[in-house]
Amino acid sequence: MKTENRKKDIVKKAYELFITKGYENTSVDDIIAKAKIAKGTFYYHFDSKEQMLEEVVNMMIASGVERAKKIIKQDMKIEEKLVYTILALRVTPEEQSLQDVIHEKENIVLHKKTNDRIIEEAVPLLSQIARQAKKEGLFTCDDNIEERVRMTLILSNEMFDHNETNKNQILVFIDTLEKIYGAKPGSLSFITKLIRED
Amino acid sequence: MKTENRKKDIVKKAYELFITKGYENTSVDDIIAKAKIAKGTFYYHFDSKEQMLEEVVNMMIASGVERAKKIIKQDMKIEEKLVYTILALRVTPEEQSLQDVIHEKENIVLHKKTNDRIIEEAVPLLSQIARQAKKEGLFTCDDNIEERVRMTLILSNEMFDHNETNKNQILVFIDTLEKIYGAKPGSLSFITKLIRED
Amino acid sequence: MKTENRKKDIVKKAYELFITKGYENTSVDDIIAKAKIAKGTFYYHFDSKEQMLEEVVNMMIASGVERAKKIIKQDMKIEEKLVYTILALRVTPEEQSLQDVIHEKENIVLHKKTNDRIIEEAVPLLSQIARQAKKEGLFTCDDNIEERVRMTLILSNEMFDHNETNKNQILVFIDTLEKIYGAKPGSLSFITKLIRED
Amino acid sequence: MKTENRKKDIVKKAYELFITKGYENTSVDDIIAKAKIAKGTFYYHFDSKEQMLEEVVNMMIASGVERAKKIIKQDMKIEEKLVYTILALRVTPEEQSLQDVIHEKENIVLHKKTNDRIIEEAVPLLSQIARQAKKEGLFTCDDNIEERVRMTLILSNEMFDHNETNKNQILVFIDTLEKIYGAKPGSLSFITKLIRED
DNA sequence: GATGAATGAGTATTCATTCAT
DNA sequence: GATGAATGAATACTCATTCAT
Repeated sequence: MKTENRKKDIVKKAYELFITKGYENTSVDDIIAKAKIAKGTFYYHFDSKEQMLEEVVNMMIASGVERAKKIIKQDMKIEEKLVYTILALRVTPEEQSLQDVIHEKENIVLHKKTNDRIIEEAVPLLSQIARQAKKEGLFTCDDNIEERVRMTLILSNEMFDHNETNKNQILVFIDTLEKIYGAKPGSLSFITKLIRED
Repeated sequence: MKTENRKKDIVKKAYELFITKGYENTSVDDIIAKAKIAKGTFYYHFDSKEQMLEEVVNMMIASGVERAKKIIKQDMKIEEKLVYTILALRVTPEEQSLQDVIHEKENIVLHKKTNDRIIEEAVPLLSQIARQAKKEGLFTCDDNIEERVRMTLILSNEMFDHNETNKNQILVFIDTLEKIYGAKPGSLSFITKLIRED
Repeated sequence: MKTENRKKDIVKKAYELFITKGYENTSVDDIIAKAKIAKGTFYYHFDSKEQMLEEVVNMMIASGVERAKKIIKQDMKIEEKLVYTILALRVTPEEQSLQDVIHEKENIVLHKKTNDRIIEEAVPLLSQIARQAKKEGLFTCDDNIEERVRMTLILSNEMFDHNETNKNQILVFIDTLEKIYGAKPGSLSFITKLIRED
Repeated sequence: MKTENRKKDIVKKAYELFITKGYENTSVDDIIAKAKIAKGTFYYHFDSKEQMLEEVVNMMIASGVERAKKIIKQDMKIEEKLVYTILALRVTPEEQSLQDVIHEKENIVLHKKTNDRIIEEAVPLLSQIARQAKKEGLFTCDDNIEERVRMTLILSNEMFDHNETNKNQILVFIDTLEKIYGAKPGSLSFITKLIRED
């Protein structure tokens, strides 16, 4: 048990370095310096630097899903639930540069693996919510819920990853969202308040 | 003139390597081997490996814009023009992994620079088309044309970069496009034929 | 302890190469070949080639000072003590070309650092001796002992660094020394025996 | 003739770079950039970078000797003539770092060559003056004039190369000079005025 | 006389990984 | 479980020199 914690500590330190400096630019030496362990200790716990990346990715996904599940349990309007869940699943601002790292690895196998896993975890959660919204008559789109959810995720990721969102962009984004789900005009405009405009 | 061609040849070879192996995994040695030049020749023409990346990016953007401009001049239905232009500006399938490279560089400055330049070049071209479509009554959306175009680009990039598009996704994509621009339902469904389903 | 010796061994090898071929002309490859270690081992122990130069310089200064201190403890005529100490502090004939290396580095910071350190260490030691000689009435110069010692060091360094000393030069040198310190004519002529004429 | 001037121009540019950045740190590219000539032009006029160094050294020595000869012709007190000549032969403050360059080259052949040539040129000129001073009864030293002159040169070089001369050092220096030549105490104290104290 | 494109041997440094203790 | 000394392949970049035009 204690050993397990030791390992998690090291992963946390690696995580911090990865999001700060990027994966490629973080050396094993950096990690052991920050974790205050010896080189051998690193390789006792982890097979390679690459495996460490996987552990870090796992950690991130797990925390996102955890945040999302908490929200789903909460008592709030269904549209809000959907939006908050999307936001919960997004990589947090600090985690963002790690996103780049994941894209980066020409090792596309890993890249797809992590990316797919996020979608894999997120789409079902969100679809469940969207379906209920349909049942309640809030959403009037056809049945391709999963695809619509997927597109929603793509859009929200791309739009807010790169921090250059202005007011009109947000308006168009909301308009698009409402249309994707067939929601009543204005029913999602509360999103405006959630996003800082630059 | 001849020298200029020589240089372009080297850029082309580098380009081929970058999209095959990725930027980080292509060494200068790889490039000079493929271009059959000496180390010094590389550094005579290019200041650094990073500068070579910029040259490659320029080459890509230039060719995309060129393709797009040709299409705009052509005589075709306005909706088709819009869609074909978007497709022309997309990085071609082979260029795709280079996309990763651009994301990758923790050197976000460069990343943004190239990304912005694509948007910079594409948004005006497309907006021009979209506005005409509005004038002709084909599009009925409000006036945030640039933002709508921008969102369109994001969506199309993300959806078709990662080659996992199925039929339903395409249907939803088309549906979304039509709604973003306020086009008549079905008016963009010709897109289906343009995209290979996997 | 053992590791410390290993490191010292490498420094010694580097030292031998530096004085043989000069600093600039000794590559890290040369050093690791001579020390029979791997490239990584070099950089495990030393941050850079430049840092290695500092280690070598330290080694030289330390050994000179050590030689000097031994002499001071010995029981001999005071004039002899002064002269022997000066000779002990000089870089040894083999160390001579390293002197050039130190001069060379346009990195004047380092140059001054090492040079100052030699003076810093040597002047006090020698002044102490010279003062005692004054007290005993052997030297009759005024009180600018430190400056006189400093000048003595400069002269001896320059004269015997470049190996082109003939008999008359030595005679003049001795004459000058005696006059600098106000010593009795002939009292330092024993120096003649210490220096090989070319 | 014109070509000869062209060549001299390039040498002058090289000279400026050598004293600014040092010989090793000046690349042929630097020189041709500053001289605004092509690579081929450099190698048309000079066999190698090393040969260029020789040309630069020649230039320096020539200008020093020229300065010295002018002074000798002038009408002034004999002691002054000696001192001014020494100062004229010293590398000028800006030329100083080139001095380091000359020392540097492990290519000791060249090093000695240039150094010897300075002495070679300077010692006769100065000895001539010193002999006359003896004849006039101003100097009372024995006959090793050349050696005394040589020592004088060494001392003045070393003392004023490194710019850390204080008042006492100058006093001791003058005292030593007077004693080396057997000049009357105080007869050389005018030197004080010539040297800026730091 | 002058050009500048091409050369390739040489250099310092990085870093993931291994393994004896 | 943990250590840290040792490894060596890989990498980007420099620069004096050559030579066809």
